Amino acid sequence: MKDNLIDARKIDRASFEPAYLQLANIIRQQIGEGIFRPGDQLPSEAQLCRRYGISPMTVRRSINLLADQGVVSTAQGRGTFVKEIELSRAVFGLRELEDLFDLGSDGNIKLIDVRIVSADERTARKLDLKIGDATIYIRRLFTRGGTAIFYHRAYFIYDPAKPIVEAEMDVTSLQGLFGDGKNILFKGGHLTIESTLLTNEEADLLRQPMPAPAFYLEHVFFDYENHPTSWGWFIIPSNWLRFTTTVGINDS
Amino acid sequence: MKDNLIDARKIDRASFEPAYLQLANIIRQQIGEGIFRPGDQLPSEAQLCRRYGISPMTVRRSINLLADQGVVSTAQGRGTFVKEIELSRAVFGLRELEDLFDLGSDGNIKLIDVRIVSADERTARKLDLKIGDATIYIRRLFTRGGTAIFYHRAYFIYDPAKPIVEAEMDVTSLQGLFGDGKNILFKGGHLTIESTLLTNEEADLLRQPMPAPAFYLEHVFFDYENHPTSWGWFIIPSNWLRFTTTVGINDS
DNA sequence: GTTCTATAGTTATATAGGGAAGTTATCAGT
DNA sequence: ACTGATAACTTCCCTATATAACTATAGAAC
Repeated sequence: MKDNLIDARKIDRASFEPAYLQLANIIRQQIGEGIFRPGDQLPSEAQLCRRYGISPMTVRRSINLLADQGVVSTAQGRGTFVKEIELSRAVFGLRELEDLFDLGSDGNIKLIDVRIVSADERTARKLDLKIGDATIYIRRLFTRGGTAIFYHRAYFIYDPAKPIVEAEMDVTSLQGLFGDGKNILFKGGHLTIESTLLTNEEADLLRQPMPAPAFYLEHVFFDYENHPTSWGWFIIPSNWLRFTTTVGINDS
Repeated sequence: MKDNLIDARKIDRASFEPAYLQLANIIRQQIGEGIFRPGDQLPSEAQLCRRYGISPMTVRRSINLLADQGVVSTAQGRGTFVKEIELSRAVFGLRELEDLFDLGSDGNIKLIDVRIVSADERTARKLDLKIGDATIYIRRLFTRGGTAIFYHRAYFIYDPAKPIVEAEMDVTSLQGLFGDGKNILFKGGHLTIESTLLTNEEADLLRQPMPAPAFYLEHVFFDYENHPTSWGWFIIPSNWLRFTTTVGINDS
């Protein structure tokens, strides 16, 4: 178990890429090539220090990075080990949804309806209100190149003191949908994704045949006092959206 | 901008929780309470050192942690800033899918069919084969408490040399579905989620009325030479599964 | 044979600080 | 009024080292 040059990879001190990243990538690459397999123990930190000529803190940072990313796991007193591929670690982002907004500038948000309505049971529950309290209800349709892509409905707590609706109304990016950068109204929220069938109204607006499957994406946002401030949902027909991701090591 | 005690939070050196984690949590909490708002600049690292009486490296580790988690962003020479809430940073895991497996021990996988079939055009394309090449085709149904939960179909490259099927066949955890820990056959894969309608066959097996929406979860796995080894998909009726996640700061 | 102890090896946490690189504001010079 | 140099401040990357906590092993003691 000497520090032989099993492979020639070295840290390039002249590179713009910091040493800790280089080492992390080297290890990730070696795992991807099968040099280290799931369950294998990696060289100890001290060995890596000698092997690559970098200091312990830098090695630690590399290991921590890989551990955070779920590539390896560390056990104090035992060593560092390559993790099994865990399907449950796979995560899906909303990049594909955002792409629906960003592609081209022919996107357009058409406001179908805005009005003040009193909360029904479900809305009251979601927004932590009493049934009958005033809420702002908006419906809008996002189109691109003339075709309807998805449909958004949302309720906001109606507070005459704060005219929040303005900023929420005319936005064209997914980013700006829930805060325009300056006037942040909430500190966080919950998202839920389900698979659903289009209703007649939705199919009509979205020009889809019936029956048609779609994604249902619900959102609830909270202010700094942890009170819900808005609740709504997107309906996106399945032919416009799919989510993709990877697990394990890809593209060595 | 003196180091006044705006709030009383301090590092507890006696705690089992390491200092860098305590500081990261303090800052996250302050963001959650609105003391620091999106766009605000955090105190400089030197100030944090003095304010909390810890060394620069420890402060850096806290900041790095928060930056990795997307809570703050750092700009060399300018400072550290609280990030806007980015909807696009939300990620959905497969925890809910895994829960379908794990809940209780009354789960059961019923093998409907295993046989060798020659690849059609689509299978050949997915597995990087020629049309007509031999593949192993399996169909199975996962049930819990007597009710069918989801349906899984998959193709594996048929290689008489490697009797891989054994391990793939009788598994009860999502973990073990694609590798039983010892015999890892691949280094990574692609996953895709779509919303779809049940076919007649699927609705029949899953005891669902027609039409019914469902999640379509496709998987392709690759070996260490980057060749696909298996391709398949799950069909999960929408009433059994929803994905949830959070954005921003939750539960201060 | 079993239990205890000592030791070596491992990761985890923390300290103290140096040099590089980027940003901003100030101020002198034109 | 504009330009350019300077200085102060910031984050970034890295080194070197110390201590603590945990694990596995070997050997002594019973």
